[in-house]
Amino acid sequence: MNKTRILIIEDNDDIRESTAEILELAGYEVMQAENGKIGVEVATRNLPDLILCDIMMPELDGYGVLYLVNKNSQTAATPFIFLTAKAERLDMRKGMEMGADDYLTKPFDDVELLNAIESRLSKKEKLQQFYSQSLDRLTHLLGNTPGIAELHKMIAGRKVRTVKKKQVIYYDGDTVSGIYLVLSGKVKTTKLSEDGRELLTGIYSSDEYFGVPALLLNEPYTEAAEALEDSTICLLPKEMMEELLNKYPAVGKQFIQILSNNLIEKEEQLLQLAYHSVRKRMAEVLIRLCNREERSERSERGERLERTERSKVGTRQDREESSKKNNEHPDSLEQSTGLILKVSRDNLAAMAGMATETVSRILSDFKDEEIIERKGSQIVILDQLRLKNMKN
Amino acid sequence: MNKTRILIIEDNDDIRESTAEILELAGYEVMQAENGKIGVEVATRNLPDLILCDIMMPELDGYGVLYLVNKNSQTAATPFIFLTAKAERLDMRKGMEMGADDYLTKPFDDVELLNAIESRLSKKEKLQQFYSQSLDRLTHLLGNTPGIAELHKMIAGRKVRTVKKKQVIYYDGDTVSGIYLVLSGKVKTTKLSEDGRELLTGIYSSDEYFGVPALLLNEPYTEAAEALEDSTICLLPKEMMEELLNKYPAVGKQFIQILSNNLIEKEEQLLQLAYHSVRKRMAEVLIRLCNREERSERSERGERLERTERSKVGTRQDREESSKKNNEHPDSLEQSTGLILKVSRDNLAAMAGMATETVSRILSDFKDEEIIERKGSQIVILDQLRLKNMKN
DNA sequence: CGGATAGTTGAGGGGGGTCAATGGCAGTGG
DNA sequence: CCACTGCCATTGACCCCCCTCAACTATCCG
Repeated sequence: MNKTRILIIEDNDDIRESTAEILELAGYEVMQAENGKIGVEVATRNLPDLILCDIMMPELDGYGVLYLVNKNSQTAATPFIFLTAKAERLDMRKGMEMGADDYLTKPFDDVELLNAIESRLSKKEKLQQFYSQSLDRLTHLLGNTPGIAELHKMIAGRKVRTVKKKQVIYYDGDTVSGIYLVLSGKVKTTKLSEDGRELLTGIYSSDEYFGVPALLLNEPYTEAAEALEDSTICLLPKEMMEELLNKYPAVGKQFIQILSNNLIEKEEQLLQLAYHSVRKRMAEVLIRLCNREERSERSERGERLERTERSKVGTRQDREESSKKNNEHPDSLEQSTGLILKVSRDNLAAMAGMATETVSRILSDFKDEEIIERKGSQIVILDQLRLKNMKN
Repeated sequence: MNKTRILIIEDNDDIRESTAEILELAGYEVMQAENGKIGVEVATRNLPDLILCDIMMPELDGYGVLYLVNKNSQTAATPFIFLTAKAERLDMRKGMEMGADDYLTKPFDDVELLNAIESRLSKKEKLQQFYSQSLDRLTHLLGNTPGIAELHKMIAGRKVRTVKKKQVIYYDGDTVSGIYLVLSGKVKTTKLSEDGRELLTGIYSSDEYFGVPALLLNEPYTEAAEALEDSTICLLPKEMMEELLNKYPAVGKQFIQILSNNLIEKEEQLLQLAYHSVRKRMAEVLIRLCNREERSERSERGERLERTERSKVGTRQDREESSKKNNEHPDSLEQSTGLILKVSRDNLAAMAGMATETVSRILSDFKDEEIIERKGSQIVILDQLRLKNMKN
C-alpha cells in the first residue's frame, strides 16, 4: 500500500516545517504550501489524503481554502483539519460549520497532532463505508433509472460531514451552496418570527433531503437548519445538482415528488393551525411524529438482512432499536400501541405553534386520559386511534 | 372553405334523424351515431368540428363519451354540447364541470339548436385566438428552451374551458385528470376543516398553474378549486404532462420552481398563522393581495402593445382596467398608494384563518387609522408601508 | 452535589371566536 | 317608482381558550 499523503498549508515557516518533520517521522508523505493560494493548487494537482490548514494567512485564508477545496469534486471528500491560534476559538465554529472535520489549537504537541490525523483518517473510512450502505439502501428503494444512478454516484463522491446535536447547519438568510442529504441522525428546519419564537417547518431523518426549495430557486435560505441529534449529512453542491437536473428528467421528477409531498403536508398544517384547537393540534403533531417513526422503522427493517455488520458501528443506537422492537412485536400490526417518541417540549411547541407550557398541560391531560404515558422526558403513545379522532 | 362537420350521438332514431335534417338544411355536414361507443369511434376517425351528444344512452352514456373525447388529444378541443331531457337538469352541472361547452334541453326547436351551435363555434374561434395570445405571452415571458416550447404546443392544442364565477372546478378527493392553467380570470383553491370552515390555500390568475402537486404525486386532490370570477382555464391531461416531464428536463425545472415558490410561501404563512395576531395577519394578507395585483398588472402592461385588438372581446374587463390606470398613474412607482382590491370578507377570512366578523372589525380599525379606505365592498390600500410594519 | 437546564403546575388576563341584532345594497317583482 | 327580499357587511356583548408570568420540581451533567 502507498504511503498516506498529507498537505500542510501554513504561512509560518517554523511551524510548517516542524510539523512536516513530525509527520514524516510518523511515516506519512508530506507536501507543504506557504499560503492558501498555493495550497489549493497543490491540493487539486496532487490530491492528498488529508489537509492541515492554518486559518489566518495572507493571499487566501483558511476559510477560502476550505471553500475552494469543498467546491472541487475531486478534493471535496478529503479530510480537512484547521490549525488555529487559541484566540480564534470563536471563528472555529464557523470553520466547523463550513465543513472542516476537526481543528487543532496551536501550539499542539506531537501526540495531539498524530491522534487527530489518525482518528480522522480512520473515521473517514468508517463513514465512507457506512454511507455506502445507506447509498445502497437509497438505490434499492428508489429504483435505478439512469438519472438516479448518476445522482447516487455523485453522492458517493461527496464528503460526509458529522454534526453534533444542536449544531447549526445553516441560518436563515445564508447563501445556498447546495442541497443536504441526511445519512444518519435527525435534522430540523425552523423559521423565526420577529419576536423570537420559532416554528418547526420540517424534521428530516436518514435518506431525506433538506434545503431543497432554496437551492432550486437560487435564493438564500428562508429557514435555519439544526441537528436534533448527532448526525451525518452530506452536501451535494449546487453546480452538480443543476447539471443533473438539466440532464436527467428522472432526477427532476424525484424532487418534484418530494416538493409536492412537502407542499401538501404544509397545506394540511396550515388548515390545522388556522382552525383547530391546541388540543387537536397537539394530537396531530404526535401522529405526524408517529408516522415518521413507523416509516423509518419500516425502511430499516427492510434492510436488516443486508447489513448485519452494522452493529460494529452503532452501539447506543442499536440498544435503542432493540428496545423498540420489544414494544413493537406484541402486535405486529401498524396500529402499534407503545411507540416511543423522543422530543423536547420546546420542539413540540415549535411544531404545533403554541407555548411550551400549553404542551405540558395537554400532555398531562393526555396522560390522565391514558392516551399517552411518560417515561422520563420520552412519550409513549398508547392509543393512536383516540389521537386521530380527537375532537376539536 | 369546407363545410362545417357535426356529429350527433343519440340513441332515439326520431330525434337523431330530425335533428340531422335540420342541420343539413342549415348547410352543415352531418354524421350520426346511435350510441356512445359508435359515437366515440366516429369522432376519433372523422374528427368533427362539433359534437352533439345525448346523456342517457345504452352501451356508453354521454359522460363516458365526453370523458373519452376529452382524453384523446385529437378530439379534446372539439366543442361538445349535451342533449338532455328536462328531468336531468341536475346531472347537467356535472356535465358542464366535466368540460361540456353547452347543453340543450329536449325538446328543442330549430332556432335554439342552430343558435347554440353557431355561438359555440364562433366562441371557440374567439377563445382559440385569445388563448393563442396568452400563449405568446407565456412563451415570451419564459424563454424558449426545447421542452417549454413543447409544453406550449401542447397547451395550444387543448380545449379552453370557460367557468362561471363560483363554479367548482374540482372537489377535494376527486381523482386527478390533469393540471390546470388559468388563461383569464381568477381561481381559488380551498381546504375544508371538519367543522366546515374553509381555508384559502391559493389564488391563481392568468398564466398560473393550479392542481400541480396532486398531479405530480398521482393522488386525489387535497383541495377544492373554484372560480372567483368568470374565467377561462385549460386542462393539460396527465398523460401528456408525464410524457413531457420524462422527455424534457426544462419542463420539470419549470414546475420545480413553481412548487418551491409555493412551498416557501406556505411556510411563511405557517409562521404567520402560528405566532401573529389577527391584526398583523390581516395586514399580511392585504400585502399578499397587493403584490399579486401589482405583478399581474405589470405583466399586462408589458403586453399592451401586442394586443390592442383585445378590446373586441372584453368589455366589462376593460373598463375595470382603465379605472385602475387612473389610480395608478399619479405616482408611477411600485409604492403605489391607492391600489384597489376586490375581495369578499369571506375570502379574506378564509385567507387569514379567522372569523369574518373579525375581518370586518379590523378593516374598520384600519380605516379609522387611514391605512385603507372602503369603496363599497372594495378596499383601497392607502399606506402599504404601515401595513408592512404592522406591530404584532 | 450544586447548578443549570427542561418540564410541570397555578393564577390571571386579554385576544379573538361565537351569537345575535342591525345596517346597507342589489336584484326582483309589482 | 317603491316595497320586498335576501345577502353581505358591520357592530356590540359575552366569554372561553390559550398565552404570559411566575414559582416550583425533576433531570441531567460535570
